[in-house]
Amino acid sequence: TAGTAMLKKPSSLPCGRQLPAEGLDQKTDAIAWERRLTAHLASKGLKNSEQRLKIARAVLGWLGHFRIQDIARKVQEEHAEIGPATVYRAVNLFMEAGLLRETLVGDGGETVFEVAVGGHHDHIVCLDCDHIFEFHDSAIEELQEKLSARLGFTPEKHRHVIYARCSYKSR
Amino acid sequence: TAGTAMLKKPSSLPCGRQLPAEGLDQKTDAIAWERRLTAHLASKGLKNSEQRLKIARAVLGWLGHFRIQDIARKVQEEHAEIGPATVYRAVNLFMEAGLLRETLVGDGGETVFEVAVGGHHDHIVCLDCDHIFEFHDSAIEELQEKLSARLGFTPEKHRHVIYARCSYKSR
DNA sequence: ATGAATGCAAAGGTTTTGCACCCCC
DNA sequence: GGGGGTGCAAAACCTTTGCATTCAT
Repeated sequence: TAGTAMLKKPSSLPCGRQLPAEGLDQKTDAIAWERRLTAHLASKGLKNSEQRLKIARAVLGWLGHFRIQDIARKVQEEHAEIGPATVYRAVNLFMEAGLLRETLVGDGGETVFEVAVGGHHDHIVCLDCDHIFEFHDSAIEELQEKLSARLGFTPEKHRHVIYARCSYKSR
Repeated sequence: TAGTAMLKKPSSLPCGRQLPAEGLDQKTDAIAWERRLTAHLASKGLKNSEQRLKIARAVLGWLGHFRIQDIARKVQEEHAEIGPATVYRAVNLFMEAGLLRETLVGDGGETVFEVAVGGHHDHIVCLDCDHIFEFHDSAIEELQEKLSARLGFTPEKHRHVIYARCSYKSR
């Protein structure tokens, strides 16, 4: 297979804040992600087309979270011959394969996606610098479990988004 | 002003579970809600039209959470002369007035609305009976505050949805 | 070869907008 | 009377679907 895509993420934010060092090697992630895709296709008797690869690269190359239409537009720009229908079909495939994660962000609450790499996490959306941070707080997770049980539910998954302001911008 | 709308909510769920008694008088809520609407319109120099009132009643009469299109359809059925455009304009107005709350629910993650009555709460979406329950857990809220502070953010609001199954359906 | 995938265009659905007419204040 | 509101229809978008063609295996 051709070259290798990168998971590009900014190392510092608009607000000047430095991102904590990520424990994951992004290039390695991208390679692993493509391998997972290949494996999924093989296991389902699906095909590894040129277009799907290009769309996969567009997804992996996207910085941060995206909506399908963002990818559709980007692919359209980079590869005029690939139509929106193909992008939608591919992204939906990636989703079903568990290679993308649906996430609840955006002040308006639109659903956006992120490349599924690493474990579960929730999000802090910064209302000042518009960046999306990830967090995982096991104490909160635990309270959710207890709460659900107390109310008679078996929790399956959750979405938790905190909208906040980074102190940097305001001075 | 004419008759009084009611905030109708089911008192028992499809799964047979009883809803906890609500502390709020629903009729009182509806009256207060309409009053808030009137006040908002007056303060902004906007007008109190027949259509807006009908749409407001449709919203207040809706059981639980809804999407704009649900209201658009309902209004269309009850008042054929009111077109979708008017409904969209009205509901968006209600939102800007803070009379509706955007909520993040639906397994697919669609954004739905609820009548803004009572204080802040989060949601448990039941994957078995499809009902949306409300919860408020101050311990979780507190942890969110601490987490945000620790990361250097000032939290402003949040959305927290737990997707779970009620034990009732599964036997 | 053979089933899957693509491209194109058309259809479907939701939401917005433009504009003439109407009505609340 | 005047500025907001409404209705209608058209437009904008996003997303899905049908079908003939092309491609991967």
